Amino acid sequence: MTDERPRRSDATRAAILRAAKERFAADGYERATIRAIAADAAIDPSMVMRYYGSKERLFAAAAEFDLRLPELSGTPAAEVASMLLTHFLERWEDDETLTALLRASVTNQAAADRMREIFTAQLVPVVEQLHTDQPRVRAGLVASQILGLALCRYVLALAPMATMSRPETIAWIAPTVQRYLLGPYPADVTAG
Amino acid sequence: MTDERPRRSDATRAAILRAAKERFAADGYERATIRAIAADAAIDPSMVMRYYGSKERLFAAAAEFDLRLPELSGTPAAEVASMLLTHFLERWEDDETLTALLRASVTNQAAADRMREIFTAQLVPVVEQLHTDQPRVRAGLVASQILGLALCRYVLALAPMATMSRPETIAWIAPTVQRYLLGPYPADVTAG
DNA sequence: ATTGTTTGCCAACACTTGTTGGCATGACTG
DNA sequence: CAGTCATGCCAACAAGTGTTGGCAAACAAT
Repeated sequence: MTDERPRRSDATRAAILRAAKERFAADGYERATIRAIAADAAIDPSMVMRYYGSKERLFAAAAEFDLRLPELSGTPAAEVASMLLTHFLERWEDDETLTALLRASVTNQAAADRMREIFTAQLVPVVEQLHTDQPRVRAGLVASQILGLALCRYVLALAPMATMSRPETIAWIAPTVQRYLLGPYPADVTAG
Repeated sequence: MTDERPRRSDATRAAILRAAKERFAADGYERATIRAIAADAAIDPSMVMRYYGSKERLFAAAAEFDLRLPELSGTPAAEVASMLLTHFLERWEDDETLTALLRASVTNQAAADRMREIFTAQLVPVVEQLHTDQPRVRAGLVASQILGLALCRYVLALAPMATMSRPETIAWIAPTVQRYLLGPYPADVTAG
């Protein structure tokens, strides 16, 4: 059923998708126009509609993303956070889809849904492997720090965070992630 | 020079500004239309133009914001982070300007500039009062965690972070902010 | 060679956007 | 009271948006 032979237009489809990811990453959902995407792909705007149906569905296709998180069960407990953080930074820098998703998710409902889905469907299971209490809360905390870092570093270009070297960034932030993942529940909370 | 008598249109001006903050906070810069803002303020769209000149300048006026950060010199060192964090959460929830700024800063250049300016001009000085090394780096780290928290909690509505009680949120995140503010430089960095 | 299908472009649509000029009504000033 | 200015609305513009239908050329199949 799904094994369709390669079409002659596959290259065009791919060019559109690549241009879409770039534009969505650079401009966000509303400012990235179909005309601009089509121009980048050196194609007519109507082609985008024919192959992807609508701007909404084009974005859905462009925002498909796999974090490719590593198995953490094999790594020593003390290195879990820095490994995870390193992976995130790499993933963020070599695939603009995440930036596109972040930029769009702030104004676009579907993008926000996708962002939530990625973190709950991909990050939560990894945290669950660590066999801690409240894995979903811990995953949420990790998400808050990582998304905040990405926001400052890649989107806002906030001075010190955007220019900080990767080792220094990891040295500063890994302890935070480590505590969110494996640290004890704060006393105030378990008490109340 | 600047002491102009109150005009009869001051109420309208205020209504426009209030509606603008709401719309920019809810929809971001591009999706918040002048027509919608005018409708909320129950006046004609052309009034918005007359009183604020352009959409860009309307946003500039709506994004004026004072964090009203407290003096930290008087508070005990151990409570500096939770005090700062509490203040941020309160400020974020009782004034939608910050959400407007966050939503807009992801796609709008001027908004991003304003966001950077707020953090460098208002947060950095407070951190400097603590007399630590590298106050700007520390302020950037604090910003990354606080903006990430706000993003997950108020904009994306990421499940655990959006529903977590304020005390629990503070209990989890204050230690992070505390370390960013007053913790020692990570060994890996001072070594390298 | 003659179909039929795919790939692509052009032109246009319906709509929304920010923005502008003119015209009325009301409120103050002399 | 006459005149000036502020306040507000209406209508319209020019530009840009997503989206659609039709038509020409290139390809595939018979």
